[in-house]
Amino acid sequence: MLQQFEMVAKAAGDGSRVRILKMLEGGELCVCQVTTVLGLAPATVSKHLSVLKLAGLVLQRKEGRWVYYRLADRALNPYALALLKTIRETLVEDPMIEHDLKRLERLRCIPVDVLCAEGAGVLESRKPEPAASGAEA
Amino acid sequence: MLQQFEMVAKAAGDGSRVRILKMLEGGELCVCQVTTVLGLAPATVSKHLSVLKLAGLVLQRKEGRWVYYRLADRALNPYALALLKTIRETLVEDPMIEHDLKRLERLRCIPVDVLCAEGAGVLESRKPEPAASGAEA
DNA sequence: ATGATATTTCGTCATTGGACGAAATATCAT
DNA sequence: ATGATATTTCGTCCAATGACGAAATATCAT
Repeated sequence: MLQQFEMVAKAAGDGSRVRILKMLEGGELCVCQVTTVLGLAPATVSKHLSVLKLAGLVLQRKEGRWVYYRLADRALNPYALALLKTIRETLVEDPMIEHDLKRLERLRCIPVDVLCAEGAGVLESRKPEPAASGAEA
Repeated sequence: MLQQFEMVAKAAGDGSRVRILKMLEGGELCVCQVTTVLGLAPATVSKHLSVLKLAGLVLQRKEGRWVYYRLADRALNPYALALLKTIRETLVEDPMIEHDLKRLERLRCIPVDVLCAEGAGVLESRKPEPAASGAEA
């Protein structure tokens, strides 16, 4: 019990992981999307997600090559839902979180396969007009 | 903001510190009392308490040689009170916590100066009858 | 002032945690 | 089957953390 609580608190005790949880409040995301927004190495993000999963804070869904994560709804860990509630009700005005969500908003418009193919630059290149350079292939 | 939340979560992400918080739910305690129950070095306990204080989870009161800690009531850290509430509502049946509280119950009957003078052995030596050996002074 | 003692601070050590790149795994397209 | 690629696992590095003893600090009793 104490150990379960500890695991949840530890999982929440990292900025990157809280950012992930806040992102997931808007719905499920695949690893590559999270990776793009956080700007960390895929291996690092994957590790963070596994910590969150082990703590019962998120759930996993595999679809083809992609793995989607979402916030936990059923109570795998008795303390997870309480923490998610606290997080959902707070941190709304944090500049870092706001920035993440803004990036996410644009990211959700791009299909995952396109995102993965073009990398993080997609966000920047699609901000202004459709770009003038000729497309290959 | 995110950093403040992180600090609270990190503070709660340690078993010893959660045990301290649960103990403090029964009212303020001096460092030596906490030290006795946890069975850790005074320096270690002091450090834990300072972490809790920095996170806005506990408050300090100095009385003579002794320093008393209690749960925070006013919101120094916006996330502290929410966490304290969660902790208060849970972990009630954890064996470690129950054991701590049982020890505390007996400890609260002993004046702090006596406790400090005799050390952790007080709890054990006062469990059965008043002991037969003659008292000095 | 001097000594006793509760607490904190400091320095150190072993462990944990977060970051990454490289390799392994799994899945899709061919 | 083969190659491409999304994700995970593994190994490694450095920073942060929890534990302690020793020293510093603060307070009380004398």
